[in-house]
Amino acid sequence: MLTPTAVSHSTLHRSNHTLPVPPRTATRCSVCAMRHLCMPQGLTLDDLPRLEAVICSARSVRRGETVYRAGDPFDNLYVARSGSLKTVMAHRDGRQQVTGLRLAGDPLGFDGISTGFHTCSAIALEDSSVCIIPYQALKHLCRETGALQDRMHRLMSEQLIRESSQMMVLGSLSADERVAAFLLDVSERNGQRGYSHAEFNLRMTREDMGSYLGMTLETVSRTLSRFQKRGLIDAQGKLIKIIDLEGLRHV
Amino acid sequence: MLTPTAVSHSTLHRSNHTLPVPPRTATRCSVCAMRHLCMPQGLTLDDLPRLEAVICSARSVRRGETVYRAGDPFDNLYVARSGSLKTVMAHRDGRQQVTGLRLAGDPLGFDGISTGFHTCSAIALEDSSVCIIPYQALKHLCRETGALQDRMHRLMSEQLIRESSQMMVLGSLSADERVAAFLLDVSERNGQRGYSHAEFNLRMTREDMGSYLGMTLETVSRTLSRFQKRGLIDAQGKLIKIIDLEGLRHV
DNA sequence: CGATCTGTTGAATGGTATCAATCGCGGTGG
DNA sequence: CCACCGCGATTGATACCATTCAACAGATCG
Repeated sequence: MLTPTAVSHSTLHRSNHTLPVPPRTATRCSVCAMRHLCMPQGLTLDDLPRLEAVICSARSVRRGETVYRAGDPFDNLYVARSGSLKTVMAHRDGRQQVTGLRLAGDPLGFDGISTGFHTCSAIALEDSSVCIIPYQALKHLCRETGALQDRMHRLMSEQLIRESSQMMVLGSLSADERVAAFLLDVSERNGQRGYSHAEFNLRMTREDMGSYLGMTLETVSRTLSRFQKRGLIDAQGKLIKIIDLEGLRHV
Repeated sequence: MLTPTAVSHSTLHRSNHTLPVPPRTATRCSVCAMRHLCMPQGLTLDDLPRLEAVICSARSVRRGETVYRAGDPFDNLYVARSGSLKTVMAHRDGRQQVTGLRLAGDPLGFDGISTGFHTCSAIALEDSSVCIIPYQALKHLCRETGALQDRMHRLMSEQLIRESSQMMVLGSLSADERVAAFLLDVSERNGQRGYSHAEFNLRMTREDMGSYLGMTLETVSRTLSRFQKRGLIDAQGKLIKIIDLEGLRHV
């Protein structure tokens, strides 16, 4: 396991998904960062110091490194603070599949609560940083602060809905529809974070996308090319511009 | 919305998935039922009366009826008490997909917490009954009783893992593998409930299975037929016997 | 007992995977 | 500085698995 390290903001702020947080050199998350990124929406100001005491540190992960691995004992939840990560689940025969894409602000690690061990791995798609939230401490705070309990439940419920939706993508949509749905999802989430709906740097490889969407990397590539020829998008490798949002919605 | 009605145990006990609960005529869940079915594992005996006050009633749903519908305001969680249900999610274009199968003891309704409205529907696959757990009351009780909070978190986390696993089934497995994985999953869950691993009455139609597994009902039927010819199972319509468990695991 | 729903099976089509070749880019080291 | 290497991405040709369309059989229910 890696130990928490200081966050280098000079590199963080070059990242595509870093939220507009004032540069700081401290390891501890700033309150203003937490307000956006972590769990406290709906809390009163009185609650913030207590929460700050729980979210004790940030940790930076380099591209390709894991925040946690399937099988690791579960101690902490995390919140992506900058950058982006994928969650990956492995079948016993070795095949593995990308089960999620996490952007800045997204929570990570709920899968460990059930058994006390993580069942999937979280891997950084680019140099990223995550807030570390010790679960036991958070649990205790939830019992004192109803708003935090609410937020915790809502975050897990949101994740459940997200996964149900992805099940529908995988089970019911054609390859074209899957890719379109994925691009629209990323576009929307980018917009929610204050970035452009229309242009983003998608750090996943074609293989990651294929794995997430239940198809081969070749089919992903072909589909993107076809979308480009149809004037729906402009894809230069990982840099994706959405040209015809409505068009994408209708295929 | 239907109102809670008395549970008819005479019909319940004919159901395949009814747990061995002593017959009772009261609408209120008995403690012994809750101990198995609902949320209280890990609670002290002192906590039970308080929980009993929250889980105020049961409701019976006939085959094909819904416990809740996508779009309904969210007020209650539910626990399947007898019978079995499917959860269904709809795409905006009308296509819909089965996202889950719930057997006796499984929780229902977490999807509503996030927005205050349900995003999927829960439909009884046979005449069934569910415990009704008012969410607000449960939330308050969670703040008083740490063990209940724990259980709540674990149940949601379990559900997350279940959905991730299903994403992997849908994204990575062939039709044969999907059907085999599904049969093994149902077999295991049946076993956990004290029923036979080897023989069960699967109340889903071939179409439901196909929807859940991301394939057509014809392919499900063909696959089951092929499994039968290979001596892996014996399927007479909805009654399924698993003959070669290991064989199923290896395709 | 007819009507409708569910399940099975067959034949033909088509979408996606597979296999393979090539290209482009970034990093590395001569 | 540039050649080389490796990885990621693109594109093509072919094969195959699952869908689609269709007919029919069996169950269930009013």
